[in-house]
This record gives sequence, structure tokens and C-alpha cells, in this order.
Amino acid sequence: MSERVTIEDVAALARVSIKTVSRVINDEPNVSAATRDKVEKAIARLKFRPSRAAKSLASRKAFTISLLYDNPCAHYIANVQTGVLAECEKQGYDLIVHPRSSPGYELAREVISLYHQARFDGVILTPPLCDNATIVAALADEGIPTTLIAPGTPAPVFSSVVTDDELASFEMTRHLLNLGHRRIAFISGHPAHLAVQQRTAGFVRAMREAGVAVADGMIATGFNSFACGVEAGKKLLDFDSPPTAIFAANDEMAAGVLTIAYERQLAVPDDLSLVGFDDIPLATQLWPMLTTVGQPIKTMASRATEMLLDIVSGNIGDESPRLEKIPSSLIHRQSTAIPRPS
Amino acid sequence: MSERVTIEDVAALARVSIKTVSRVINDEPNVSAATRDKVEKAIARLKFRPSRAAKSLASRKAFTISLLYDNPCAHYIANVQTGVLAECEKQGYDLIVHPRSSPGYELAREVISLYHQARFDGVILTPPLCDNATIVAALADEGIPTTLIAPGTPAPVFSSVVTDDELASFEMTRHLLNLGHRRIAFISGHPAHLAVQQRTAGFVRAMREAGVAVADGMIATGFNSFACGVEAGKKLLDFDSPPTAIFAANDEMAAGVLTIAYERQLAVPDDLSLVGFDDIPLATQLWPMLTTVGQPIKTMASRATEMLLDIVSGNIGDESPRLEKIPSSLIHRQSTAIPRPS
DNA sequence: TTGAAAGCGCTAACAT
DNA sequence: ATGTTAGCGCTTTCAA
Repeated sequence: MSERVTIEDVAALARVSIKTVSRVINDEPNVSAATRDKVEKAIARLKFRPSRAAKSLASRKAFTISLLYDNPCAHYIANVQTGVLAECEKQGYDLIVHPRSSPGYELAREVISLYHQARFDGVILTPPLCDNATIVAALADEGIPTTLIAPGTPAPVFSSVVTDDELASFEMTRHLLNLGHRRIAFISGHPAHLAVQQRTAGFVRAMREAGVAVADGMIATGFNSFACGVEAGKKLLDFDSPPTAIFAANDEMAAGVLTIAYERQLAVPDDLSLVGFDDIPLATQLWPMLTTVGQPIKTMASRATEMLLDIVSGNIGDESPRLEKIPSSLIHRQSTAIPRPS
Repeated sequence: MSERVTIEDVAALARVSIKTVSRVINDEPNVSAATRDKVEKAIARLKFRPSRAAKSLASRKAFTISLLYDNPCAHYIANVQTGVLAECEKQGYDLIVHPRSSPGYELAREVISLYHQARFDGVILTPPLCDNATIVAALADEGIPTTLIAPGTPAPVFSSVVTDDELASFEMTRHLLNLGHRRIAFISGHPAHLAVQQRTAGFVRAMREAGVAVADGMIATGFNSFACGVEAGKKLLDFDSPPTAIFAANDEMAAGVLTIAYERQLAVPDDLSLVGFDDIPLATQLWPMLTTVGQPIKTMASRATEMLLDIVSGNIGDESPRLEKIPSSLIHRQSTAIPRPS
């Protein structure tokens, strides 16, 4: 509506040069307190807002980063996005989002093209894209600043943020043991999904370290889906001496088990303790609500963003890629209890 | 890495002026076919990409829109975002997202500030923000181009895209009637949520028009949560002649009913048909998967974006705000069947 | 149909 | 501590 207020208007009102105004708005040193004050007053009076386009053009930086994703899991992306935005906001960056709408190769070409249009300064890659060799290689070739969230196998070219699924699984199993459970069953996840495999490892280690034998058949194989949980639940609860606790490698499978418990008139948690992994929304949409492992997705996303902004803003020398591990946490809800006295 | 290729490099190679190159990249008229061809070849050879920042600065447009949201429902936002992005991509616009991180008043101030920094050209407002009078009024006052997705009560100042919940509910009820059900129960949603109220109206109208009386107690009151579905399910199924079909005003409540059906050893859909509304991810994470009403969220978002881009790109005269209705659709899955012969 | 010149509103590099 | 001068890479305006 009104004419745009520019840095010159501010300079004129404050009776200084535009360079001084520039120093003030960018928090640069070498401005006396008195001058800074004068300029700030002028800015406030005129409601001056520096133009992002002009700043970008002059400084050859977009002050924007891109979030690349191709994940069917809405809440996962939503959490990542929230974490990324939190850090962007802190540092005055914008975020543009790029869901993969085309096959891998095309995505890489498009992203590179946008980068060269100076639309963004760096990229955050989420699973499963961060494990896509084509895309990672393309980004590396072009020298595009990039960080990875939760890659299955951290690409050594870029910094990554990951969780320790083995440890979380270990701790959850310990929790079940501490409650007094001994016959604990585990439903493993999809063999192709690396992180999910580590969950089985954590379970096995906790049992071994506690000196509790895993009875025959007490490790069922699932493939992550609700239906697999149903199947595994049936098998497990049909044993002559069924488990008193079931640990599913993800929440969807745990939900499947819960269905079977209802069908068999088994009360959860009194007759059967049940835990999952991931803390998806479903975990609180069930009754009882699931005790599960919460992934620190937002924190991971914020940290990955921080690392990326360190690179693009030149805060950091050309250090070698880092690998940061963020701990997961147990979320205690209503699906676990001490076993019934037998 | 390499030096930036500019419009001047292209002009030099093609032996034309930069203005001619500008005409070509913007599809402007008054360029001979031969010249256009020469320029296009040069662009391809140099892999020239016009700088967004320079274009923005010179044309005083950001070629970016903002999506404002404050919705706890991740899949809802994810769908909206996908729909908005699809249209943005078509028209070469970028999207920056602004979740509400501060109370209403502050959000409005921040957004206005960003607008005046020329960070975006217009705003898309989603529920519940599009029903927030403070924000809507602030945007209108500043003359910021805006469109609304699914407002409860369309603000007359801006164009909106909505669905017809009453009609969808009517059709779902007809579907149940067509299957042969007569004792159909309805679990209503939160009284404060306007759209959800219309779902009850649609149910009532369909029953009346079919000449089927709604038996006493067959409309239960819920408040949208899973737990309410559990409660209502118990009450409904405890009647001497229980319903053969239950229509819950949202999927979460339907899931609650399903739990009770399991507990009572009632087979869904053979003993009881069950339907929900919304088609949230939970609807397919249950067994049987829920027949429900799918909201055309992506379509609505794309349409709202199209309307916004018409305004910001000046394709459209200062027409008065429009209100567009997009139909919902029934999604047939496994939770409905003909009633058992009695 | 084409082009020349003058900005857009900032920052960078160098004075002073 | 502060100012001056050039651009950044486009679009706009006007002229040819």
C-alpha cells in the first residue's frame, strides 16, 4: 500500500549514512551506542523492515534453507518441520519445503537447479532420501551444504543426527524386567529397515545381561504393519505358557497385538503388559494408551538445522562431517504393569 | 563453485540485449521466433538460471506465498501443504510455512512484518486460524492478499474453499440405509465444532427422508475423542435392541466403538456395521479398516492456492470474494455390510 | 521487434 | 567510528 521505507529513509532521518544503518540492522561492531540508538529510533519510527530480496542480491545468500522429504508418515514430517523451523526462526532464516514429487534422479536435478537460482543456501535431508545414494552423491558433487536426519547409514560426506535405537530398546526391556516380567516376547520389525533391526539387538542384550533366557518362539518376526502385529499376537498368545509382556518393535504392531488381547479377553496391562516403539499418534488413540519409546524427532531436526546453518553462515571452518547421537526416551503410559502373581 | 551465469552472459552469447533475454525467460511477446530460438540455445548452453533475488528486487514481488497454521493434527497439515505445493510448483512460486508459535496477536504482527519485508506475496489461512477474528482482521487491514481453507464461518472479506459436511453425512447415511439397515445409531461430535454439527443434521435428514424413525437413544453425544467413542459404544450396544449400524461423527470415536465390539465378541461388519468421518490414518490402522468420509483436503488446498495466486499475480480484477464448495467422497472399506437377517 | 539506461534496496570493499 | 562508491542481476520505462 504505502511506499516502501528504505534504508535511505532511515539514514536521512537519523542523519547518518546508509552504511551505518546497515551496521545497526546487522548487529555489526563499530557503531557508537549513541549512533546505534539514534538509528534504532528512526527504524522504529518509520517501521523500517529491510528487504530480503535486496539483502539476498547484495550478499549473494538466500537466507533460506530447503527441507527435502519423501515420507508417507505425516506426523514424522510435521515433527521434523517443526524442529527445523524453530531453529530457522532463531537465526532469521526461511524454510522452503520440497516433497519429492518426481523420481530420484529428477528430484536431484530440480534441487540443484533451484540451488543455482539462489533460492536456498543449503539442504536438510530426511529418511528415506538421506539413504538415497543418487541424491546424496548429486548434492555432494555440487558442493551444496547439506545435513542428514536419521540416515540408516550415515553418509560420510555430510554431518548427520541420529538416535540410538539399540540403547532405547535395551532400556525398555530393562523396564519390563524391573517390573518383574521374565517371559517377555519381542516382535521384530522389517528386516530391511536397519534402525529397526537394532531394536531387536537391544532387546536381546538386555535379556542376556539380566541372565533371563529368551524362551523358544518368543521372538516373532513382523514387518512393521498393524496386520503383522495381529498375526504375531495370535501366535504368541497361543503358546501353552504365553508371555506376560510383549515388546513390539513399533507402535503399529503393538496396536495389532492389543486387538488380539481384546478378543481373548485379556486385560492390558493386568494380564499382559504391552509396549511399542516410536510414539506415533496411534499410541495415544488406543485404550490403554501405549507405553513406548519416543523419538526425539524435533530435537534431531533442530540440531541438524543448527549444523547446516553453521556451515552456510560460515560460522564454522571446513571441519569434517560430524555424527551426533540424540538419546530417545521411554514414555510411560498405561499399557504396562507388574505381572500377575502366578 | 563456478561463477554465476547471468543474463548478460546469455545476451553476449546470443548477441542480443539483456532485455531480449528477459523477454524470452518471461515468455513475453514481441520476440521473433528466430531470436527466441537463439536465446534459448544460449540459455541451454550456459545452463543459465535467473536469480530469484534479482527478479524479486526488480519486480517488487517475492514469488513466494506463506502457509499459516496452528493445527495439532499432523496429517491434516501435511495434506494441506501437499495441495498448496502442487499449485505453487505449477506456477513457479515458493512456499514458506509459518506455524503459529506465539499467541494470536503476535502471530499477526509477525506475519505483517514479514510481508513488509517482501518475504511473500500472500497468505493461506487454515483452521483454526481462519476463524481467528484478530488475525483475519489484521490481514484485511493491511491489504494482504489472503485465501481461507475450510473456515467454520467464511469471513466475507476473503475467498474461501469449504466442504459440505451435511451432504456427506446425508450420503453416508443413505449408504447404510441402502444396505438394509434400519436401526442406525449416530454418535455426534463436539457441539462447539460447527462443521461437526452439520454431520448430525445430514444424518437426521437422510433418516427422515427415508421415512425411518430414529429410535430413542440412538443419537449419542460424543466430544470427538476415542474415549467418548468407547462410552457411547457401550451405551448403544447395551440397549435391548441394539443398533445394527453405528455412524460416528469422526474416525476416532468409531475406533472407540470398535474396541467395545471386540470386547463384546461382536464381529464388525457382520454383527455391526461401523462408519466414521474424516479418513484419518487411524482409519486404515484398524481391523477392519473403516468405511468413512474422505475430506478432499489436498484439492481444497490447491484450489485456495490457485485463487490466491490469481490475486497476487494480478490475473484477476478486484473481484469480490468467492466461496467454493468441494464435495467430500465416501470411502468404502471393510467395516460395513448388510445387516444379519433377524 | 529490439535496445539503452535507470533503478530495485541492500552489502562489500575500501576510504576517511 | 563513520562514510563513499560500486555493484548484486534482474525489470521497467522509454526510445529507436
